[in-house]
Amino acid sequence: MKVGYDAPAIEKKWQRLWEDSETYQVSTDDPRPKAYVLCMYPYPSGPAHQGHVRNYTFGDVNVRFRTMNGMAVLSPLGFDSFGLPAENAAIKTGVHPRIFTDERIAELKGSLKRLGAAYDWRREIKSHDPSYIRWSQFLFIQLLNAGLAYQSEAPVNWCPGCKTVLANEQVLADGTCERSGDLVIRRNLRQWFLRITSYADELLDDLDQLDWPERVKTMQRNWIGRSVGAEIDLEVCGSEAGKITVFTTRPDTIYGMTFAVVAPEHPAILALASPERIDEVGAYIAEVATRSELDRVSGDGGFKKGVALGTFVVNPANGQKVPLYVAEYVLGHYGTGAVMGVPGEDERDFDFAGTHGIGVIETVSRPEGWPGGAYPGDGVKINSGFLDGMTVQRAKEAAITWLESSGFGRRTVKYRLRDWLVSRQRYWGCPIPIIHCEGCGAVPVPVEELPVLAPDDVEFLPTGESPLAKHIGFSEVTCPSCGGKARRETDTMDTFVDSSWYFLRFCDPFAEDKPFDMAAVGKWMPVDQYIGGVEHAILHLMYARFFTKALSDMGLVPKSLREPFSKLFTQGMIRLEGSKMSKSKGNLVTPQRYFDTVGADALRLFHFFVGPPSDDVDWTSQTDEMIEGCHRFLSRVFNLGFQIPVLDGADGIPENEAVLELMRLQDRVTNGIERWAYNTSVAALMEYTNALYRLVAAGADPYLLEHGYRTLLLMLAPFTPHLAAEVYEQRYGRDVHLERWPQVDRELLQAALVSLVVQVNGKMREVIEVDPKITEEEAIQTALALPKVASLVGEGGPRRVIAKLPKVVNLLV
RNA sequence: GCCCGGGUGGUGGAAUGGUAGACACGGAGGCCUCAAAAGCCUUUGCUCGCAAGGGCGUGCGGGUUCGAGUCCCGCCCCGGGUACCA
Repeated sequence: MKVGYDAPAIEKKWQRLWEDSETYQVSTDDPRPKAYVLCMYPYPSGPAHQGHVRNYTFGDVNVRFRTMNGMAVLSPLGFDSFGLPAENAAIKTGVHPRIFTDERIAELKGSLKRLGAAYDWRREIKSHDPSYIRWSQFLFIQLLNAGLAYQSEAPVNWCPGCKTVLANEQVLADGTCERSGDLVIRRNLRQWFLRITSYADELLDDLDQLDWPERVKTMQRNWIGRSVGAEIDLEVCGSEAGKITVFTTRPDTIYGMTFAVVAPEHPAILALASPERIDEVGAYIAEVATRSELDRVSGDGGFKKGVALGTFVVNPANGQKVPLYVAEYVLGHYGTGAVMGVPGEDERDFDFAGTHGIGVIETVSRPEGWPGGAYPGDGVKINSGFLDGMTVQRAKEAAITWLESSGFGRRTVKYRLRDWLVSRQRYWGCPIPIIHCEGCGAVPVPVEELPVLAPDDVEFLPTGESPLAKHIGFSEVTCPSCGGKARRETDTMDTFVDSSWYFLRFCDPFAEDKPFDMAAVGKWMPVDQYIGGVEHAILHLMYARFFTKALSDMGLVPKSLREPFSKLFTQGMIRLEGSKMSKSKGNLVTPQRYFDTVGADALRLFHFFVGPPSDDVDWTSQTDEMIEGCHRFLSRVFNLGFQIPVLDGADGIPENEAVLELMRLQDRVTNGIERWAYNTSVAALMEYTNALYRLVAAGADPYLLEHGYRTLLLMLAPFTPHLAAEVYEQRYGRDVHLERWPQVDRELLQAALVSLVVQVNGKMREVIEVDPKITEEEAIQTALALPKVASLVGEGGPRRVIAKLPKVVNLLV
């Protein structure tokens, strides 16, 4: 009796067997060549969604394919289990974040197992696990000791009504508190920073050696934003402040300075204002402070707000006095918080000058037809004293040389990248292991006392304030250094800290006396293939790179390990009818319904087949039909087995065109995997199956059919692991996932006849099968022997022949 | 605004400068069936033609080339990132 393809039953059977399987468990002393394949560990939000399916099936095909190619593949997974949603749920429902999170993890893990993804679950990591918290805190202290962590004042969103800090998401678009409706203001709070900027140059330069999408590298380069220029000291007249320093990437334009501007946050701002203007300036600054940064930056377009300080600065190049302003278009946190105003060559300065009636001096000759306004491009210097006649590039150098020799300024490099603010006024995060003592300052908690764990007996109230700050038992402590009364740090770390080293812990998650074993990290790192969403292109990937470099310098990982992820692949997003699919929009199409009907293999196959893995997928009304199609294909594969008897040995296979056709398709499957074009691999697998059906119908050699079907099952193993395992076991009593990936016979392929296109005047007219070593003379003769070609070429023969053998001959008449 | 991607049948998409539309979805017709579902077969870019066969076709306009979806120049549209970073 013929049994149909019952995917859910087959899949559940194999998933039970895989629970105890050691196939994807590896150890540090594994003799096979290593491969570390890692998918970004997920935030546990409940059962898997299609985005997870896409991410983790792509990872899985990598793991299974490499394993079949004889490698020891490290394939771990864990959960990024700290974060705001669990805390918000606690406020709403009263359920403790740990209970909430553990439930979500169980759900997500369940659906990943249901998907059939292969992991070494012994290595599972959870960010909120005390054994992980301990080492996150340990690493924070190491960074502190290395001078890479420090405290500083930084602005936060402060709600005067709730008397607490708000996350950005809690501030509404109009700048009010989502809870109390009060106007949120920016207020400075003492917070912890990690000194990522000291690695700015290396983070920038090392991008060149990474095999990452160019797009991601570009985003990181822009984020770091390295700018080479000069600082120029300007003498201020009419105030006691003395001088200000401006930063510019265009020191060549110094003769075009017709004003100067300082940011409202400039520390010396009030000292810079003239006594008559000080009230107005103070009012302006106060007004700016009430507005959010977003509001300040958006909206105004060309109109640039600001007020004159009533004082002047001296242009060091020509001794002329120009007015000084405060304006919000100059940012306090970038450069020196002050700029020289050069309306001739800078668009923003041009707008400001126009608004405030300031003159313009052009210092670069304009190209013909330039419509007016600021000109930021190249050209010859004019109106610029000793710089006249130089190109912009040369003048920049000359200006810097002059600034340095005259003492008015110096060559400087500035970065857009800012230090990483890691303090979060939250409960559900990794506590920062610090004790504040009046006498001793910030003292790290002794390593043997780690981990510092947040107490469970806290109240989750909708105030927005961290429950830890109010917990006396937690916050009131004695100083580990002097034994005096002290206060525990109640802020927790940004969850990006947890994800900045989890890939290292995966190498050796069993270590109890250290975050990871040096030798294990040396064995497995760097990650050979990292897979995740492009939404992490900047923050996570930059922070993880920073951690790796810092830990390398601190000697915690091998000195030679400077980059964590050699290759990166970013898979496309899932959209629903054009918009982003997300839980908050309530428009998720869950995988579970497919698991229950067509099965995980069919859903996996759909994700491979729908298009290039890097492209977005639009989930439409037709998607279900395509998934049905994938299921139909798998049924065809399953049923084909009943028509092909199992035979021993493959000696009887004749060398004919059918063998070659199958081998070419086989080659395309492998090729698709290697170049991240799984959609073409699946297309080749479908053609392969169609070819076998045709061969069965044509009564082909049984040994050829047997060999072809066996090869098909082997090739399906990474894509649809359950189906392949089931049929392979039934036929051969062996585990398909322990078999070797099928190899093609290159010599046979290369010796086979190929298609030669015959063109006349560049138009395709005939296709003929020829020996790949055909000579030009033979090709022309064969082509001309074709009646159609002969009649098109006519009596005189071709005027000229272009031959790219063995692909094409083009006869020109 | 700037920086990346990308525009190919009704749809998803394929195509190292060399047969455009592989493979699939959907559609049409047929076989099987009392009927349906499932399955199988044929067909399916547009167009002229009874046919054989021809012409046109990869967002638009130019160019390079024997030959361009692919390379170059200039536009248009869509998606993403970033946003007063001096």
